[in-house]
Amino acid sequence: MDEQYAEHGGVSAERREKLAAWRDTGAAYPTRYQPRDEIGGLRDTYESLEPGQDADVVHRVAGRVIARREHGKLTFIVLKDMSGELQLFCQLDALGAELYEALRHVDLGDFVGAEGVMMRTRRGELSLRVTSWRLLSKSLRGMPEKYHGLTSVETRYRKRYLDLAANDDSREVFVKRARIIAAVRRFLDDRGFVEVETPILQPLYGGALAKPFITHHNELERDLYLRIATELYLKRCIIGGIDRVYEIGKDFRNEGVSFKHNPEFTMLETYEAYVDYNHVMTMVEEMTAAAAQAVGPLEVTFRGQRIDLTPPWPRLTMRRAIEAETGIDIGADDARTVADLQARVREKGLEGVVPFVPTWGAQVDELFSECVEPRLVQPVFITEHPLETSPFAKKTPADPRFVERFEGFIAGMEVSNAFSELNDPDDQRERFLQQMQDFADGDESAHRLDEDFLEAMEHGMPPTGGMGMGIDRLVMVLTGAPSIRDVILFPALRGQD
RNA sequence: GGGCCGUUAGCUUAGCUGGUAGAGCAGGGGACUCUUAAUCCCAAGGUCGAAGGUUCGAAUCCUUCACGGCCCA
Repeated sequence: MDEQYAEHGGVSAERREKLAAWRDTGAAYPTRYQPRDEIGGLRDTYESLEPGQDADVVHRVAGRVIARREHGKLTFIVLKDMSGELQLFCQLDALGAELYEALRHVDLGDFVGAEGVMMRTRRGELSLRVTSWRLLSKSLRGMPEKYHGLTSVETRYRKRYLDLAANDDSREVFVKRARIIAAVRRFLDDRGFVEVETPILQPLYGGALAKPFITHHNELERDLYLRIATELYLKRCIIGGIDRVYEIGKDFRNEGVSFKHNPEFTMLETYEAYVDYNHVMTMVEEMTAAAAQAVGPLEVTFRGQRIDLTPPWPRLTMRRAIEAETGIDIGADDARTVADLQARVREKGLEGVVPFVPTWGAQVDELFSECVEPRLVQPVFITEHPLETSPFAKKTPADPRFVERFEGFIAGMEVSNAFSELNDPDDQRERFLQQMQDFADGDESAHRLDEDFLEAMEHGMPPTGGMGMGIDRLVMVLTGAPSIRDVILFPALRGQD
């Protein structure tokens, strides 16, 4: 039976034979190894054990074999579980001929359970003096080399299990990711937010400006969209009286892939009734700091840059930010139309840097993206965006061309995005109609009109501060991971056929 | 979508202006009762990402494609 698999590349014929012999014992692939101690806990407990000294309590440990050093009648095996590594001190005298001889068939990558007392070798290595052991699972393929580990970027993404097994740094990122998300939940729960779950399969996508994935429900005989945001459903919760609500989950955007974009990514959205975007800004600073402190200091290093996340962060209008970097005042009388604005771009010699687009709001966005965004290394809130690119935000009272919105930038990346939410249903309808026009004009990312959502808003929605945060990007910053693929366990890659 | 770079044994890699692939680790055999990138001896392991082309001869030069990375859009 084993022969038919032996041809597979990478599967060792010798290991196949060892597995066959193990099966013949009738005890292959046991279901459990209990009780057992975590290696990390044992290391703590026996920290003060002196070289040459033995303890007297019998312990059992289990893990993957990551090193083996054979010395005739003495064999050292290094076992690794999630909490750490421990050397097994295996002597012929202590194990007996049969158990000791069987050790010779243990390969790197196998899972082994061992029993004995803790000791420290004369050279000072904390070890388990093994009196009994058994094989728990067999590795038929060789594991990555112990010294260099697995460095091939592609293999690390495609076979993440090997990356996790071979590279402690990689595993640490995902442990930190879990702690960061837990800290965010704790932060919001402590403030009385209610976590909810809203549809991922939606009859009409919305809440952001992005292209969707389309799928199909056979029984309902209709196409459905994978959500691009949770916004419109969470606002329905606000309308229904859940005054503080949030969701953490996957969004899906059918767009390009880059070091900061993956087609599916984890988004946090929060909505709080009776507050405006200024209140939300303060919350974002505090929440980011709380998440950072869950995994390390407030000062982090990202792509070689030192970043200080200590609140408060500077707040700068988009108008002033663009003016400071380019000298162009987008609020001035000579920049009121897209043609005027493009003329100003030419005057500054930036026409090679900033692509020209058809509308004023989109042109402002391009100007900002090209000339300002990459320079926002330290945390900063950019406020008051153009109306056209913000169909769910309230206009600023002073100038209806702009809205009460902010984006939080860290390390040149947009990490958060928030508004004083539009709650005037007539204004919202007008925004939708403008978006429909943009879609008709060829903007595939334009928002669709959502009559069901408008109906909800027509029942009355309180003033609300809403916020979205890219959790993957936050994790990148807090762990120093240079690519979003380093913080997503199984990132999207092209097929290999 | 464009530019540049990369793809050689399970892993990490060497291979110059073209002469037919070399190592370390892992795996196999042997020695060794305190090693920890253990050491020592022996043997084995390759469709050089894929397909074409140039050539007496291609891992190497050319073309196309696939996949990945970086930069740009």
